[in-house]
Amino acid sequence: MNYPNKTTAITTADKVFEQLQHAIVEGDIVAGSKISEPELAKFYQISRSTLREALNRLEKCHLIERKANVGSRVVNCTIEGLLELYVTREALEGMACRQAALNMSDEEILDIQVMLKKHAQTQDLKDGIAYYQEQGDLDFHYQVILGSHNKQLIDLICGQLYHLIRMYRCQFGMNSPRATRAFDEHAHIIQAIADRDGELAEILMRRHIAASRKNIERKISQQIIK
Amino acid sequence: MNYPNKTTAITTADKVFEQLQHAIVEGDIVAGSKISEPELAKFYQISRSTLREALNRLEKCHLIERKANVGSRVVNCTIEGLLELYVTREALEGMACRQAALNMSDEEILDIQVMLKKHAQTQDLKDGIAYYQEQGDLDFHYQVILGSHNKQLIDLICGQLYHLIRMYRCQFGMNSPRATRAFDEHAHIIQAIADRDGELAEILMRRHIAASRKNIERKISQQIIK
DNA sequence: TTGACTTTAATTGTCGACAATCCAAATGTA
DNA sequence: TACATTTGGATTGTCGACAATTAAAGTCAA
Repeated sequence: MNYPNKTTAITTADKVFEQLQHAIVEGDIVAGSKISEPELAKFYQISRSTLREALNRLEKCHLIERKANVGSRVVNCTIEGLLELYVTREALEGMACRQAALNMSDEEILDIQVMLKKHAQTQDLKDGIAYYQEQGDLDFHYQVILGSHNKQLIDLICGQLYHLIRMYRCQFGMNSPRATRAFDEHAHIIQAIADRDGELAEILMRRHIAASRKNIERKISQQIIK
Repeated sequence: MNYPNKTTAITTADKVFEQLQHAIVEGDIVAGSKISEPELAKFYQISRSTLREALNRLEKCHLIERKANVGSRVVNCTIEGLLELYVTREALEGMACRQAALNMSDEEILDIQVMLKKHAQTQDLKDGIAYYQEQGDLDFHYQVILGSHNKQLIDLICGQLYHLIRMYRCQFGMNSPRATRAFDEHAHIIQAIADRDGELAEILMRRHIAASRKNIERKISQQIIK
């Protein structure tokens, strides 16, 4: 799977940014912890200036928060934050899906349909293996968002929110128990897009995401996670 | 009017950021032009490091674009960019309005209603003066977004998109010819919020923004702007 | 004149050091 | 002991200089 908007890291600040991004998302740097600039700079063997450049990009995708003259902290993963994130996703991805129905080329639509078919076979073969489901879910959403052909939406969702989403998935151990149902929902969404029915496509995508959110809320009320 | 999320500039990089933000939005630094770091640093009498810190924040609210080893450019105001921005606004502010209907306190709702009344009187007194209409429109949307009580939405819209919106308004000379109609629409929206009807509130807000977008598209087809 | 290559000037990225600010331990007073 | 003040240590913000990269000017050959 290729992620077209993933710009290859050129400068060293870029590379450190990517490493830090991974470390934060995966939880190697614990959520909520304070970031010591001198310490991290020494660890990566770079100067503080370069590190601060990397920190600026982390702040841009909401993975850290900075206060003037105080310092940076890794964001805290809270239940409220997770729900707020899903509400925002519902709005943005819903609209992206509507735009995708209007703007995607026939080839692009076909590509997604092929991808779904491949995922279906993978799912048959290795049923229950979370990784493929996770990756498959991300891939589908990613392609739909790109299909909107709306730079603003693409940047906001893929460039900023998705790292946070992955972080929550890792930290809360949300290994998609809705896999099979989600798969059917994906199929319905791409059908609406293929029919060029933007209104329906948006509604289905919003329901799809809202279902995930409600699933999380249900779990929370049962104290399953955290 | 107070803008609660406007953090007072502490560091000098903050102050320069605000000045640059103004200069870009107002068009004093022309859209699409290249930014010379040494030149700007000398102009503001700061070092390049602090200037780069300010540039990072400008990039965060999509006012400039950077390329590694090449430099920064002020964003270009294009028709496509404007329409994409409105589509994104429709999604985000629509959802913010829905959340506002769920989460605003009765006092907050009353405050907006009072504000609208005051704007109505101002509009009666100084009918046709664009400034008050512009400001009033911004104030209303701002308060509704804050009313969502959703940090993610608030940051995305107020912290990032709204500067771009103001930039387009300045550069394209969009002095709200829909003033009176927009005013009525605002009244209907706050009514839906007061009724705690989130679904209707979202629909009305989306129509409100979509109407602006279509108004722009109409103007474009008539070659009135640009 | 055109095209490709070389060179040069300017710009960006990175570095280490200093100044300003904040946080906590220590001191003093009631 | 409790509380306010001071002081010390550490961290962040800012600066100027150097290295790496780019873009353009200039040279040469066809």
